[in-house]
Amino acid sequence: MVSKAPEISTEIEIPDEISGLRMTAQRREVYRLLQQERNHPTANEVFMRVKDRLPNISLATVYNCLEALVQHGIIRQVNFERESSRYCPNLSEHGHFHDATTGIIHDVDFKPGVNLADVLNLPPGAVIEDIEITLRGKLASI
Amino acid sequence: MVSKAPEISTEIEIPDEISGLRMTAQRREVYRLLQQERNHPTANEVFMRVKDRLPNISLATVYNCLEALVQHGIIRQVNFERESSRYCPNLSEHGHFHDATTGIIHDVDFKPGVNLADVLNLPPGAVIEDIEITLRGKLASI
DNA sequence: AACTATAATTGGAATAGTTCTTGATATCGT
DNA sequence: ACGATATCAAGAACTATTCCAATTATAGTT
Repeated sequence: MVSKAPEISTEIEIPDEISGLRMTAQRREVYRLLQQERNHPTANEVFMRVKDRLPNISLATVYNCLEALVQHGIIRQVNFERESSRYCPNLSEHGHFHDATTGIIHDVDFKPGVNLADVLNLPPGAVIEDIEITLRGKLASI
Repeated sequence: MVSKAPEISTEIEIPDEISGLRMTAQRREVYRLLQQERNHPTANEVFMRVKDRLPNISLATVYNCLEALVQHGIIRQVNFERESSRYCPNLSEHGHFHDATTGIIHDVDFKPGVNLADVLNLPPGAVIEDIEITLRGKLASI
C-alpha cells in the first residue's frame, strides 16, 4: 500500500464539532464555503455554490445551517438595509463598508483601544449585546 | 367676524414644501405623525395611526410617502436585522439602541467631536455617504 | 451489527413586508 | 377652464424567509 502524498488541495479541514454544534455534511460545506469565499454571500448564493459538492442540498437546509452556525457564534449574519441577509465567518468585532459602485462589502475593523462608550452617548444602564455598524459610500479612485 | 382664538392644539405646522418635496395631504399627515410619535414606528403602524385623520389612505400610499420623505432627506429609515423598516424624523447623525426587554428603540448620539475615521480602519479612499449604527442589548434596571 | 430515540434534511407550501400595476384623482402652469 | 403631470388607492405580484410533514441520518445502547 502506497502512502498518500500530502494533499495539494487548499481545502479547509473542519472538525466534527464546533462550539458544541455537530458538523453534518451540509453544515460543513456551508461553513467551508464561507471560509473560502469571504465576499459575504447571501443564503441563495451559498446554496448555489454549495450544490457543487452536495447536489441534493435544499435551500431550506442552507437556511437551517446558516441559522445553526449563527446561533452557535460560528459565523455572523450581516444585514444591509432590507436586502437579503449575508453571512461572514469573521468573528472579530467589526463593521462593514458597502461600496455602492462595485457592490463589494469590505470588513471594517475598529482601531485598537476604541471603546464604544467613549464614542456614543449610550442610554444609562445600557448593556450592549450586539453591535452592527454599516457604512455605505464609494471608494474614490485615487 | 370674530377673530380666531389662538389654537390650543399642539398640532405641528408643516409647510407646503420641504426640501423640494411638495407636501400633499398624505405626506403631511405621515410626516406630522412621525414628528409627534417619536417611537420609530413601522410603515404599518404609521398607516394605522394616520387613518384617524385620513380614513381613506392606503398602505401603499404610506409606503410611497415614507419613501418620498426618505429620498428627500426629510426623515430616516432605520432597519434592525430584517425586521420591518422603521422611520424616524431625527436627522442628526445618530445610532439606535434596541432594548431587547421592552422593544423600545432609543436614539444614540455621538459624543461631540467624534470622527468615524478616528475609530474605524476605513478602506483607503472610502467616502462615507451613510452610516448605520445599531446596538442591541438590555437596560440594566438600576 | 441491529434497534431505538433523537436530530437533521428535504421539498413544497405558507407567510410577511414591500413593491408594482392600473385606473382614478388631484395639482400645477398656462 | 384645460391639458400635462404627479399622486393616490386597491389589490395583485414579488421575494426572502420560515414553517410543516415526511423521510433520512446519526449517536448511543444492547
